[in-house]
Amino acid sequence: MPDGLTNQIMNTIPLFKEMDKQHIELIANKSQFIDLEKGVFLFHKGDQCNGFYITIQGNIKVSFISKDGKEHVARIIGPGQSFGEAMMFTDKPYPATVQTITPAKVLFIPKNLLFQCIDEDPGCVRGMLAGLSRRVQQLLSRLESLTLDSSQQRVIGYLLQHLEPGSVKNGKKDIELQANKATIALHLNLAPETLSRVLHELCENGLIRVEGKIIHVLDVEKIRNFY
Amino acid sequence: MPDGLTNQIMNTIPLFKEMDKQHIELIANKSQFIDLEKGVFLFHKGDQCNGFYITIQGNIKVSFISKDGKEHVARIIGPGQSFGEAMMFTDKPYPATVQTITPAKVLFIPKNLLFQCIDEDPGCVRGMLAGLSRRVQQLLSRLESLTLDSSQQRVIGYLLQHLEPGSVKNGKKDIELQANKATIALHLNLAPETLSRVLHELCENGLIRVEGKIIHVLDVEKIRNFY
DNA sequence: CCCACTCCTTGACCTTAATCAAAAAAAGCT
DNA sequence: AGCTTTTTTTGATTAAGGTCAAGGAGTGGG
Repeated sequence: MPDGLTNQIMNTIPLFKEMDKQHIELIANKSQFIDLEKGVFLFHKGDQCNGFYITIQGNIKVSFISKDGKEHVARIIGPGQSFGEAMMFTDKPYPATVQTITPAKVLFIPKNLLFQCIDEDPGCVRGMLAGLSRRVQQLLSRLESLTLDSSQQRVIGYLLQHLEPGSVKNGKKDIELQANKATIALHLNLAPETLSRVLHELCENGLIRVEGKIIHVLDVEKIRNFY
Repeated sequence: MPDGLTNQIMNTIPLFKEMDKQHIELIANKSQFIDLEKGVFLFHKGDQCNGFYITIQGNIKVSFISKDGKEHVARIIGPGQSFGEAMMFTDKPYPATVQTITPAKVLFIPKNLLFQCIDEDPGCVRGMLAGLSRRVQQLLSRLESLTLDSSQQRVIGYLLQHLEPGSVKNGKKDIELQANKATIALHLNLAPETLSRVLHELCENGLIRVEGKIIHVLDVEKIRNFY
C-alpha cells in the first residue's frame, strides 16, 4: 500500500499521467516497495530482468565496469525516475550494474503486471512509448556531449542541466550534487582529479563557488557562453 | 505501391513482424517511397519530425556537429533499419543531422498513419516498444564502448559486430565497410588518421588484411582476445 | 577530543590520440 | 589513358586529460 510520498511521486511520473485510475491502483497495490541501504547492488550486468523499477527516494547509479576495473557511470537515477524498462521488451539481460549511492526506496513493477496494463489501457501504451523515446533522446544527447565537448564543457553542461528545476531568480542558483564528486566525475567520463581541476578553474573565473556538495552558479549567462 | 525488394525488406523488419496484414498493407500503400542521391540531407538538427523512416537501400549517417565544426557520427543506418521513431512520441525536434552517404531509397511513414496502427493493432504496439527498447540497448552499448575502450578496442569491437551476419566458416571472414574510412572513424570517435594507424597495426599483427573497403578478418578468435 | 576513514585537492609526470602537413593511392571524369 | 578530385596513409609534433603519489579536509565514532 502506497504512502503519501509514493502517491505524490506516482502522480509526477509521466508514465502514470495518461494511465487510467484503475490500472494505477492495480500497480500501486500489486507492485513491491523495496527499501535499500546505501551501497546495495540491485543487479549486476548480465542479470535477467523481470520487471522495472521506479525510484521513490534516494539516488542510484547505473554503471559499466571494464575488465581492468575502469568504471563509467551511465546514469544517476533520482526520485521519480525509472529504470529497466527497455530490458522487459527484448528479454536481454541487464547491460549494466545498478547500485544505490544513498539509502533508497524503489517501486518494483513486475513484467506481467505492466504487460497487463499495456494490453488493457491505451494511455499506458502511450506513456511507455513516450518514456522510452525520452530515454533514447537523453542517451543521444549524452553521446553528443561525451564525443564533442571538452572536459570543461561537459562539467558546464552538467551544471546547466541541473539548475533547471531550481528558481530562475537573479541569475544566481545553487545545485546540490546527486553523488560524491568521484561519481559525478565518472558520469562525465572524467578522472576525479580532472573534475576537481575544472571546478577550481571555474571558481577562479568567478563563474561558480563550490561549498562541499553545493555548487553556487554565480553567473548563469556567463557560464552559458563558456559552453 | 511497393516493389519486390521493398516487400522483402518489410518482411525482415521487426516492427512489421507482429503487425497484422491489414495494417502492413495500409502502411505500404499510404506511405511514401523516396529516392535520394548521395549526400542529400534528410533533415538537420532542430527540424521538426512528423513521421519516421525505414531505409530500403543505401546507407545514411546520423551525426552531431559542434559549433567549431567537429562531427560525430552517431549511427550509420543501412537497409532494414529505421530512424526517427523516438521523435514522434515526444514532439521534440530532431536531435541530429541525417544525410545519405550513398544513393538511397527510404520509406517515410507519417506519424498519423503509425498512430492509427498503434491504436488498432496490438502487434504494432509490441513491435514499436521492442524497437525502441533495442535502440536504448544499442545506445547503452555504444556508450560503454566509447567510454571504456581504447581506440584499438573500439575498432575491433566494430569489426566483431559487423562480421556476425556473414558466414562463420573456418574463422576467416570478410567485412565490407558501410562508408568510407573517414566516416567510420568519426563513428568510432577517432580521427581518420588514428583509424588508419590502428588498421595498419592490426595488419602487422596478422589479425586482418585490408583491401579498400573490404576487411578480411584472418583470425576471429585471436582478434576476440585482443578485445 | 582524537583517531580513523573517506573524500577531495594538488603537483609532477606520462600516455593517448588529435592535429598539422604532406605525400601517396584510389576513384571519377571526359 | 591522362587529368582532377577525393580518400587514405605516413611522419612529426602537440595538447588534453589520465595516472601516480602525497597531502588536506571533512566526517563520524568511541
